[in-house]
Amino acid sequence: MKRIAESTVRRLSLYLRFLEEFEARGLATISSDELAARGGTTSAQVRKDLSFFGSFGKRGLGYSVAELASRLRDILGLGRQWRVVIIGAGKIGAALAQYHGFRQRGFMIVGVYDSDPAKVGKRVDGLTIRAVDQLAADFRRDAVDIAVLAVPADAAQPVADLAVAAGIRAIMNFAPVQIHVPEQVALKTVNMAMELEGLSFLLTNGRIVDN
Amino acid sequence: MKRIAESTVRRLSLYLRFLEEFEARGLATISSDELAARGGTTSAQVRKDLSFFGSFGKRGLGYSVAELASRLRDILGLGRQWRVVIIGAGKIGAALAQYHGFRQRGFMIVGVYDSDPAKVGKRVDGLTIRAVDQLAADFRRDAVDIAVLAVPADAAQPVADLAVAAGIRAIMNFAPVQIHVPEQVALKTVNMAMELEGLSFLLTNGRIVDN
DNA sequence: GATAACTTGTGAAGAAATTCACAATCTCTC
DNA sequence: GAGAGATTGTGAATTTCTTCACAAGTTATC
Repeated sequence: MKRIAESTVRRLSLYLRFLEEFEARGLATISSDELAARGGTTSAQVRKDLSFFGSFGKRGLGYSVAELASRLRDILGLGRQWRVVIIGAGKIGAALAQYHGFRQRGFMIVGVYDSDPAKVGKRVDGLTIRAVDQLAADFRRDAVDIAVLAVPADAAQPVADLAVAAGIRAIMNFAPVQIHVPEQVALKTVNMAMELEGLSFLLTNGRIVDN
Repeated sequence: MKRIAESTVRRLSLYLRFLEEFEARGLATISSDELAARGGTTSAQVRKDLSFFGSFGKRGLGYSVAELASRLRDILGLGRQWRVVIIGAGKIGAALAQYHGFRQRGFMIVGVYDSDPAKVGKRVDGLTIRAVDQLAADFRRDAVDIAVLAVPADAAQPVADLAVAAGIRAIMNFAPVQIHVPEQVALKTVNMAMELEGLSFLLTNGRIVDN
């Protein structure tokens, strides 16, 4: 299989969201053009993105909304439940734990951890906060797939190492630092400071014009 | 001026973070090679990124840590304070309002808004929550630069429209939907569901190998 | 002040992503 | 069942991004 660009995966995710909208509105079929318009891209881009995975449309007609949505769910691996733990029960961690959009999309939060003994034992959204030390012991038992890191900057790497040692396969990092993991571990970082700096750059340099 | 790629801006932001680390460790100069190693990129990439903005190094020697950091701050527009409002005082909004990393980097939170009358008047991190209706009236007075959207999916577009009408120039969107703004308004979206789906894709399709 | 050891800045080459453009195919209508 | 109209799937062209590779400049050493 050919290497798939990250940008392609992001767009697939978007397309799926739009398809669900269209499905809710009762539409049965949709063209690459309509999908592109909704997502701010081009019809050629939509068709190329899909072409990496097969051919799902009918010439002259477009795509069946329900079928394409289902195919995209398969491609994105959303046909199953993913078991997620949140490490760090501070403001961000707690907010994430209580965000029900995750469960809705098949990401089930099965544990919340913190290193602060004062927090251990308290409950967040129906889950009891456990000590980080227990991580390794719990991981296999709970069949954890994904660890969400919501810890302070200086704790991020050590905690990531712990999770990797416990056998985690994917990490989503909200700590404002770059962390390093073995390459067989999937990693995504969301760094809000960096995003804000991106806005700052745009504001400072104006809309950048070619030439 | 040539168009600068978003990926370049993200890397500049990273370089700055590393430079601050190096500065704290008392290093005076650094080579593109060392900077690249820290950031998981190549020295050629570092030099190319910087070359869009000028030439800041000394051949044979490298870069002055302090000077390059200062230049990057200028390029990224971090030499000034940016005035930020957070719209939506739910879990995410409140967590963001209390995150002091922003202030530290020059992003000053000057207002928190919510549409829920029950929340209006309460305080978050020293700021009184105001009604969304007041947005337009407050914007100019408070010289707001950036609006952070932390509202539910269905409120995102209407609230963004409100902010745009009030004259906002940049929006950072945490709502799990795509929003549309006029092209002179800078927009960044952080969609956690989408990031998780990216991980799901990687887990499902394995590390993707070329060919 | 000549030589060796480094390291930048940048055109040119290469790779990757996007867009173009059109043959192939499907539906609908008469 | 033939013709008109629509839309896909995909090689080829184009554009964008990354890497290569090397001349030019700097410092240190003897």
